[in-house]
Amino acid sequence: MTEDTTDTGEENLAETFWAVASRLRQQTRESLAPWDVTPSQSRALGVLGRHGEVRPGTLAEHLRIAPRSATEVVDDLQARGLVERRPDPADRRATLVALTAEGTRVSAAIRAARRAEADRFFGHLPDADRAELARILRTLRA
Amino acid sequence: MTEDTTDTGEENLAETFWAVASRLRQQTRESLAPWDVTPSQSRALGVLGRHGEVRPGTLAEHLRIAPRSATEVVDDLQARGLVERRPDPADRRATLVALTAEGTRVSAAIRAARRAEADRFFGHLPDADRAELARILRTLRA
DNA sequence: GAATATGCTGAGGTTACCTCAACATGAGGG
DNA sequence: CCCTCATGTTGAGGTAACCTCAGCATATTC
Repeated sequence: MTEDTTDTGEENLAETFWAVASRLRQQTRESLAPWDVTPSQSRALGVLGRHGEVRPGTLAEHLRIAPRSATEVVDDLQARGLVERRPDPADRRATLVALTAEGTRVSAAIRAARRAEADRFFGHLPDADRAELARILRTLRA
Repeated sequence: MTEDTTDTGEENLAETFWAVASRLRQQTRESLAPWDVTPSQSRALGVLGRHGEVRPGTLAEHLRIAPRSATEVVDDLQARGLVERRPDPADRRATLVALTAEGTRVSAAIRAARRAEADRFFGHLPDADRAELARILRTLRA
């Protein structure tokens, strides 16, 4: 009946926010394409790049997913040769997940690509706007 | 190795953005709980509330999903008695999806809840910030 | 050294999407 | 009028990224 463009209330703000989110997600996905890793794998690679070897459970905490789901992500990365599992010397129940040489390269490359992509995305904004956006988003992040 | 809090570059802006997105998604999900509809169902109800009866294909366009996926959402809503299918008098291949009486009520209630939720979420911001945020997001939505 | 807690993973489930192919109907050309 | 081609919907079957629950091995505590 009515148009898609609703009035100027808060609902619209949320809508605009999600429109931006979808554009950003799309762009992230594209920037990941050269390495043929899924978003969730790239997040895991990011954690491993920042933290070095970790147990699956720890990885799960960082990714805010269930431990069982971390096992799955590690399985996939291992199948692609980007990580390896080795026994945790401190606890024989546990496993440590570490980047392989290739995993390290890919992780770094993705980190760089992600940064470039963010530059492209937010870089169109004037500096002042970018600062404003950062400030406002930080108060909403609470 | 290093901390999770990275430097103040654009990457951080993206991270903050996603943190806000996740908080907003969480809150949306909670505000939907009383009606026991999934987010994707609520989006479809929204389209139907705004546009009246539409064909599945049209619904798919509005939701930006494949036609086949719209069929699925309609199936679910129909099973919950919120929409009904009837033949399109203008084209015997086509079907029209329309809200039932209960669907209309639920759609309106969800719309109101969504608005209230957005008020809670963005309402904490000073008016000037809210306007700034809206303006900046609109330029990023392009 | 027995009871309990912890770490990981197999089995199986869910949601929200997807593609591909089948089927019915519509529309245009000869 | 019939034939071809396009369109609208849906069955079948698949995927990614999650989940819970149960089981097993090992650690910790008493």
